[in-house]
Amino acid sequence: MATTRKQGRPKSEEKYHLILHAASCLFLKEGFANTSMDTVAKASGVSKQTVYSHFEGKDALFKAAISSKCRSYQLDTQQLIDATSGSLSLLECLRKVGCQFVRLLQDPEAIAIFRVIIAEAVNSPHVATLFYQAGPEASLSTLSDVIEKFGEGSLSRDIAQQLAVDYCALLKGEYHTMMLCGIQSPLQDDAITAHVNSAAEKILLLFTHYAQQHN
Amino acid sequence: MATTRKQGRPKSEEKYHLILHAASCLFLKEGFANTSMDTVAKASGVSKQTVYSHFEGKDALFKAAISSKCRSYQLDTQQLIDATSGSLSLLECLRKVGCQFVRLLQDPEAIAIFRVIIAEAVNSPHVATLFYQAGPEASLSTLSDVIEKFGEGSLSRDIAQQLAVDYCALLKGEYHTMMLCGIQSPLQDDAITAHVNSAAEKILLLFTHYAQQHN
DNA sequence: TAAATACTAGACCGTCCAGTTTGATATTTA
DNA sequence: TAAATATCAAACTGGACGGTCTAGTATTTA
Repeated sequence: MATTRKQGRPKSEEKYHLILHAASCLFLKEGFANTSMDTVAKASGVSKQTVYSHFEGKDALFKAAISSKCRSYQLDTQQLIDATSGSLSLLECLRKVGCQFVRLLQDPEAIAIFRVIIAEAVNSPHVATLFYQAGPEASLSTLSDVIEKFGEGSLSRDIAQQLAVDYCALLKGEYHTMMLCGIQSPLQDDAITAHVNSAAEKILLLFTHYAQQHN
Repeated sequence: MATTRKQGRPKSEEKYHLILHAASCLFLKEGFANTSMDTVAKASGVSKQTVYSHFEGKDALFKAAISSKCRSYQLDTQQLIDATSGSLSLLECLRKVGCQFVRLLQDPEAIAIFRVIIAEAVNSPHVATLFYQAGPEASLSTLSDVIEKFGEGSLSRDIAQQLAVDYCALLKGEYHTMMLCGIQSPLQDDAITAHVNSAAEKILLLFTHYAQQHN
């Protein structure tokens, strides 16, 4: 019963991924409503029927496409942890992790995902939570861990978490909203480091304040 | 040439506003794509042809509807200033203005506008900038004025502006993103004041830090 | 080989919808 | 009153699109 091969020609895994990839790109570029199943089929070099053989319908395809994107973002998020290896000061560490975070926020594809998620949040709440957990929530928890580690007991878990949220908020600043509205284009590298340095300083200030208060 | 009345029956101003109002509600509730001109006509108790006699087409109607909402938000934003009247301390003032700001952010209609703006930012960049200027930018400038006023010269305009952005960011925290994603429902009153107090304290800390540095 | 399933290409169906047209009625000015 | 415009109700056009169906070909297992 272990290896019960199904009879007949098996579904091509390659085509499955072709469809998923094309759908992701189209949904992100054009949004849900402006992406037609015919276009997806054409873009993946596959017949329309094949699309429907791999996915129940447009909704299911959307869900699968965004989910796959979320998985890739979870990988990106994991990389934030790398910054904490080695013996860095808290400020240095905040800077490093902050830079990566800002880069993640500014990524045009991340913005595109945000857009489509927010637009469809009402119709696809499940996808929205999925995205939130894989993206913002995961990043936040990473940040939180980093900060708590440096607290070395002088910071309650609560405060550490709050500082993580604050750092995150400062890093977003107005840029994130502006980018979602299509008003701001991504920052240059030097602008990013300046912005991150400023935010990290402020968090450090708050950090020492709360650490002293605790003693 | 001053009072050149046009011949024939004049367009009903009332119907114009009925259409605009119905369209605003529908666009905010259902989004652009899911709102049909027939529905707008039905909802405003007017024939479809009348809709087209008052507005060029769906795009124009959308633009007009969102613009009118933006105007009403500019009024709301003005109210933020009221908080600064009287002889309050900076902290008290930050608290008061912060509460109003958070209430504005949490307003379900404001969230709905944000959603539809972000969703259509690519197709209607003009409407997006319009919204941003009437909403976030105006609020920010008000906040900035308040903070600068309390600086009494010990704070550069730049720093005041930066603190305003920071305060704004801290107030948003994660809640705003979560609400846009449909994950978080509006906060209770006591939760709002707690959140605002915490953010105001932090800004005050930064404020005194920068004010001292300046001396 | 035979049964079963995947895949293709394209036609096809039903629905929705933006925008137009028509023809009648109402309102306003000259 | 006559000309001009608004409004209504409803039919209509043209196109897009989600989804199904068909008929033939390809691939895989029994």
